[in-house]
Amino acid sequence: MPRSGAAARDRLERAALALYGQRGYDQTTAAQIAAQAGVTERTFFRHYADKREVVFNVEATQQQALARALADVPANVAPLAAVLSAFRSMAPALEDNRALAEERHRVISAAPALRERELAKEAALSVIVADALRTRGLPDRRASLLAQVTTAALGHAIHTWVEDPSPGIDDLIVQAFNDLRDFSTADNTPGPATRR
Amino acid sequence: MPRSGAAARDRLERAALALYGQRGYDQTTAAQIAAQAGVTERTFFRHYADKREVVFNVEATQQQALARALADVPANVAPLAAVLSAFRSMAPALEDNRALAEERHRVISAAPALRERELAKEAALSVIVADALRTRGLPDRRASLLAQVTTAALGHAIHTWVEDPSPGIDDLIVQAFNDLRDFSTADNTPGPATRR
DNA sequence: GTCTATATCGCGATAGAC
DNA sequence: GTCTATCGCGATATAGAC
Repeated sequence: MPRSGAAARDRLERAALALYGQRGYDQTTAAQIAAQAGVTERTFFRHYADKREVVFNVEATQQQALARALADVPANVAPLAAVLSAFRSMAPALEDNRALAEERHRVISAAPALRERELAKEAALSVIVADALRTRGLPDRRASLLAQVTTAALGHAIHTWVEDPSPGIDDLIVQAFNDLRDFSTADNTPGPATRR
Repeated sequence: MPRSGAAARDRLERAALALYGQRGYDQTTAAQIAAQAGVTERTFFRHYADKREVVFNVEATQQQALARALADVPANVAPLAAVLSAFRSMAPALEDNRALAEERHRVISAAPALRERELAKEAALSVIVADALRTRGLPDRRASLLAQVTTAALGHAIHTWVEDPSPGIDDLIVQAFNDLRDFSTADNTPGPATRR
């Protein structure tokens, strides 16, 4: 039995996705996942803080890649364009793992507990983006806001992508950012200033 | 001892906030909260699906109010302005409960499990907004995107508000929406079109 | 309300990998 | 021979079933 932790993790993550997909998240016990991966339940919890994390370890890699991409965008590029550029650089990697992404999406959507964790991961990504924007000289408040908004747009694009294969993820990201601009320019009339 | 469910819920929610604040979320058991509120552990779980919900019941009320406010905005008001208007209508209620909001923020920020649930609630709010926008005739995709983005902006404003008392929440909401527009208009140059 | 499954984690011992 | 991954056992508390 390979004593390599990486191999065990790999087996655990595959087993978890398969079982969550078949019987559902709630009906799957950590012991079952561990058994299918050839380890004990205790080992499962040494690798993952909880039953949810086993589905999200892949994202850690992508988030690191994104942080690097963001740092690599030339400093003279405007903030929003920089974020867009970095996001688009993830497109090929996403496109390559389409099948897996779809399956993960199915599984996650079906389990509220997993959906919550996904939102937490998106929030973590937002923090990464905010840090990068601050490094680029954007003041704190605006960095954080822009990060949250663009991250939401990215999340929206990915969501749309896994549900409808036709448009490429790259196009969807660009489209989301364009929509963002259209909303503001065409539409941001002061509105009925109800009070102060 | 009042057998009214409402009174019990009230005591449970106060006790939970107090205990989570003192010993921390992880170190507080449902039994302790129940004891402090004068009910049994079983009763706790009859009122709340899990240990987290006890902190978030207040939000349900606010979300319903927001849904109503959104429906009440005249149909001729543009989408973004409509959302802004509805968000601003919540300002007085928020301002009235400032102390409680601050305490909740402290407690939630300190516990990852609670932070996750908070994000889920924000996502639920986003769905409410998206529905309202669809009702106003906005196509599906754009409704969902606009809802996510504005909800993120609102979340950002509230976050800023509970951390720094000086500006009123109404001003912060307006400022967030203004920043949103500034980002797009001043900054959305096509960028380095890496591909396609 | 009572009973129970099981998620989660601490501890000490064991066993491959380098 | 150290590391580090695992294992086996046990304890607590959440959450669902009866």
